[in-house]
Amino acid sequence: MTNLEIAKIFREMAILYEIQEAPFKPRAYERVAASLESLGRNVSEIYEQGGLKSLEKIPGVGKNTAFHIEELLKTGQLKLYKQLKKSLPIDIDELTSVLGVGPKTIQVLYKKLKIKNVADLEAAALSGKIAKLPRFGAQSQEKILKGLEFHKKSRGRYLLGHVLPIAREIENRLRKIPGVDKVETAGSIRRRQETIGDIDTLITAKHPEKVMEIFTHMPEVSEILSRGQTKTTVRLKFGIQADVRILPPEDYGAALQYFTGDKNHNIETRKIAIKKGLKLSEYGIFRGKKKLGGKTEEEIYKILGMNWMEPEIRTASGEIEAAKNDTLPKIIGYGDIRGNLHVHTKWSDGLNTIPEMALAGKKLGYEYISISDHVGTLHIAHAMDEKKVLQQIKEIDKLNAEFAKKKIGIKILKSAETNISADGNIDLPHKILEKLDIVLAGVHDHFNLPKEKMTARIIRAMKHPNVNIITHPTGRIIFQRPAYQIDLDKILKAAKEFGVAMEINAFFDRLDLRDEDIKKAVGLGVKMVISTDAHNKNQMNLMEYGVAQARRGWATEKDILNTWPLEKLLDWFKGK
DNA sequence: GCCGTTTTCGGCCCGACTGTTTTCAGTCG
Repeated sequence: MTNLEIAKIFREMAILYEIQEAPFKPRAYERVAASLESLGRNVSEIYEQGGLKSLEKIPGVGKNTAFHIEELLKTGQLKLYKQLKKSLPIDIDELTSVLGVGPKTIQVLYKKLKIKNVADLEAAALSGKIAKLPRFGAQSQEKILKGLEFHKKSRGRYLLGHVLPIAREIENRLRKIPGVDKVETAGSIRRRQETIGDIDTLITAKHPEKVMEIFTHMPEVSEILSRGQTKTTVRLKFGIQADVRILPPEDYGAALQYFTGDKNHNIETRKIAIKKGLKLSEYGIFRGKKKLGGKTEEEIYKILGMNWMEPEIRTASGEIEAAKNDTLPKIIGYGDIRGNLHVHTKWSDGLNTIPEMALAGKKLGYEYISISDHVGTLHIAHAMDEKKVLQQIKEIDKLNAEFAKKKIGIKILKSAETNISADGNIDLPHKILEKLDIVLAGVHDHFNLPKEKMTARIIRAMKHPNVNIITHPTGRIIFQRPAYQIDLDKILKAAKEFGVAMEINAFFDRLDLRDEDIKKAVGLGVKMVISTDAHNKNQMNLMEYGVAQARRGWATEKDILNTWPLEKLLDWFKGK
C-alpha cells in the first residue's frame, strides 16, 4: 500500500471518530494522515528496513498507529477500520466534500434521517426534512442544496492553470484603485498547488468602501456572498469563490503568512510560537499583549527563529526544520529556465512552424529549444515516418545556419517524442535516433497494463541506448485519468542507473511528475527536465506551472537539466 | 492517540463567520 492510500484510511477514521465524539483521537489520526502524505519516503520501505520501531519515528505515529500501519502493509486491510465502517456505514469521503457539511452535521443527519451518502442528502434536503431538524433551519437546508449543486459541478476544486490568470486579473484591477498599496493573492494559489479551492486576495487600502464597491461589481462576479468592511466574498461566473481582505499595513505580513501556509504549516509555526511563550495569529506575533511583529513575513519567521521560506514549500514537510537549521535548499526560480525540450510543430500535431516556435522561445529569453514531434507508430498524432524525420533534421540544420547568420541567438535542437510500445520497444530505428540531439520516449497507448508489465515496459525503454527523457512519466491527467499502474520507485532508480532524465510535464492538467515524486527524484539524484509539451507557441508560456511543481518538490538547479547552459546539457545527454 | 530543553501525565492552534440561538456549536481556512 502506498503512503497516500494509508493516509486516506486514517483520515476517514479521524472523521469516524469525530462522529463518535471520541476525544483527541480524531486529531491524532489526522496528524498521522498528514504526516504520511508529506513524508517523501515510502512507509513500506521504512517498515521493511526498520520494522515497527522505525514506524514510530514518523512524526505523529505512536505505538497504536504503528501497529495499524503494519497491519495495512501486511494484509492490505485494517480490522479496526472495518469495524468502524460497519458501525457507521457512511460515505464519508463524498459527504465531507459537500461545502458546509462536516462531521457533526453528518452525525446528526445519520442519526435522525439515516443519511449515508450524497444521494440521500439531496433527497432529504429537497423534501424539506433537514430544515425541521433541531439546530437546522430553512437556511441550513438551502446552504446544503447549494453545496450539493456546486459539488456536482466541479467537486469544489479548479485547476491552477485556469484560476491563476483570473487571480492575476483581479489583482491588476485592485492595484489600479487609488489608495491601494499592497496586493497579493495568498492561499493555495500562492503555494501554486495543482488544484485550487478559492481565490484569497490580501490588500492594504485607504478607502475600503471603494475597494468593496469595485470588487463586487467586477464583470467576473456572478453573486455576492458576503460583504463587510474588511472581508468580502463573491462567487465568480467561472464558479470559484473569491475573497478580498483589507488589512492595516502593520498586520499585512502576518496575514500573508497566515493565509499562505497550508493548514499544517500554520499549526507547526503556531506551536513554535507557543513554545517561545508567544502567540501567532493573522494579526501578528505577540508576547502577552505586546506586538512584536506583523508588518512583513520575514519579521515573523525571524522572531520564530527561522529563515523566510518560499511559499511553494510551506506544507509542513520538512521546511520548518530546514528553515530553523539554515539548511533550506536554494530551489529553482521562475527565471532560471534556459530552454524548452518538448514542443510540437506542424510537422506532427502542432499548430505552428519550427521557426515560429523557436522565435517564441527566444522571446521568453531561452538559449535553446528542442523540437520533439511525434514519430513512428502514433498515427493519431500525425506521427512522422523515418523519411519525414530525416527531412526535418535537414530543415533544422538550415534554420540554425540562418539564425546564426542573423544573430537571433537561439539554438534549435533536433529531437523526437517516440512511443514506447506495450512491450517496451522504441518505434524508430537506431540509425535515425542517433542523428538526433535528444530522444524523448513516452507511453501513449495501452494504459491499462498490470503494474509489473507497465514498470518493465518503461524500464526497458530507459535501457535503450538512445533514449534520454521519459515524458509525462505517470500518465495521469488531473480530474480525468489516474496514473498508470507503475512502481515509480523502481523507475526512478532505473533513471539514475541508466542516465535518463524524467520529465516534469508543465501542462497544468498533467503536472506529471507530482511534487512528492519530484522530492523523491531529488533525493535519489535523478535528473529532471521541465517541459511544456506545447502544441502551439502560446502554450510555451505554461512553463511556469512546471517550475512551480519543481519548486514544490524542492528541486534545485543541479536537478533540472534545462536550467543548465547548452553545452553542459548536451554533454550530460551524450554521457549516457 | 501522541508527545515532552519546564512535563511520562495532562495537555492538545486560532479566529471569523454563519445560522441558530439568546450564549453557542459547527465549519472553514
